[in-house]
Amino acid sequence: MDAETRAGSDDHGAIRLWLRLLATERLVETRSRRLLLERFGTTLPRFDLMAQLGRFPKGLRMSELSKRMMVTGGNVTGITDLLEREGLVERAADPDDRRAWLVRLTRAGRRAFAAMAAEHERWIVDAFAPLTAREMAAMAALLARLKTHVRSLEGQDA
Amino acid sequence: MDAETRAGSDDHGAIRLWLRLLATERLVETRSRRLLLERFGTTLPRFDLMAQLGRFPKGLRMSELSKRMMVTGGNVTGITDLLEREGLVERAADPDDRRAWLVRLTRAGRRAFAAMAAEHERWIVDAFAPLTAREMAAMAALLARLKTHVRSLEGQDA
DNA sequence: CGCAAATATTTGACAGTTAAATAATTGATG
DNA sequence: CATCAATTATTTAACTGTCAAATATTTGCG
Repeated sequence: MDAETRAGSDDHGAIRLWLRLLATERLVETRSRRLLLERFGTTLPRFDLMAQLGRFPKGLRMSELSKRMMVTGGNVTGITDLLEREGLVERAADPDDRRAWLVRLTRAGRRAFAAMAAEHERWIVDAFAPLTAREMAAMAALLARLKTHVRSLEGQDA
Repeated sequence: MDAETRAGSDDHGAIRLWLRLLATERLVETRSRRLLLERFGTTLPRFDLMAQLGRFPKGLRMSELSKRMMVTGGNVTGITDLLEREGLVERAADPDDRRAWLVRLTRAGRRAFAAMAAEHERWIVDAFAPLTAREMAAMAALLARLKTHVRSLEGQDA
């Protein structure tokens, strides 16, 4: 097989893998979205924000939420507004920087999140059930390399 | 190690893998989005719709687009409206079913898509460059099993 | 100190995105 | 053939998300 043909099939492999990765991710995400709505009347971004706060009882700044959730600051403002309106989250002044807020779960927010997190974990475990621990580890390792590489690409031409 | 501990660490493995899959997918997607905007002044949903049509010169129904793009029908209506306004896509009556439209690329749409597709393929190949062909095949196989399984889960309680 | 640059958040405009409701058409069944 | 459930597309309302501009505060430099 010559170089051109080989390159050609490699390319196809990358595209096909990317489309499959995308489809699988979207399938799991759509399922989570639907279950969150049906079971808890909430949405994935709201759950995601609460999940971040769940790991930081002292609260997180908007900018930290933005980084962790991989979305823009304006988006975090909007989702926080909604959760605050629902009484699940509260903004507190950051004593170290008056520009910033510390967002944290309220008592009701902690209760609601605990229930959701337990079920959500079960959904994910169920979704990944066909893979063995070894296969999961292998896939995680490949994804780690991919992630690092794409991040380095972003550094170059972002 | 007892059953509970083992289950516990398995669960953690599934969650961690899912978060990594999600993060990696989002990284590549965000990069594609940015490049499409910078290089062609377009968006990922528009490109995605055009890519589907690129493979079907005779056109696709809105419902087929919806299924292939894994988004809702309302969404397809909106994106098609925009692309039609931009002259890249056209709606034609489906002779077999008066409820349906056949959406297809215009001449300008085909030209624009060809340019974008070539570059897009290069971005993806670059992103996946650190993986060998064997690793890509292994990952694709695992994803295929995952996809099949999650689809079967959807069948049960959707 | 004083001021320019950097940082944190908010706002507004626009594009996706979904779920649910509506309207038109089709096709199967009695 | 009449009816009626399923299918196809659209619309609407609420939400998610981006970007760019505006505001408030802090930081650091001269």
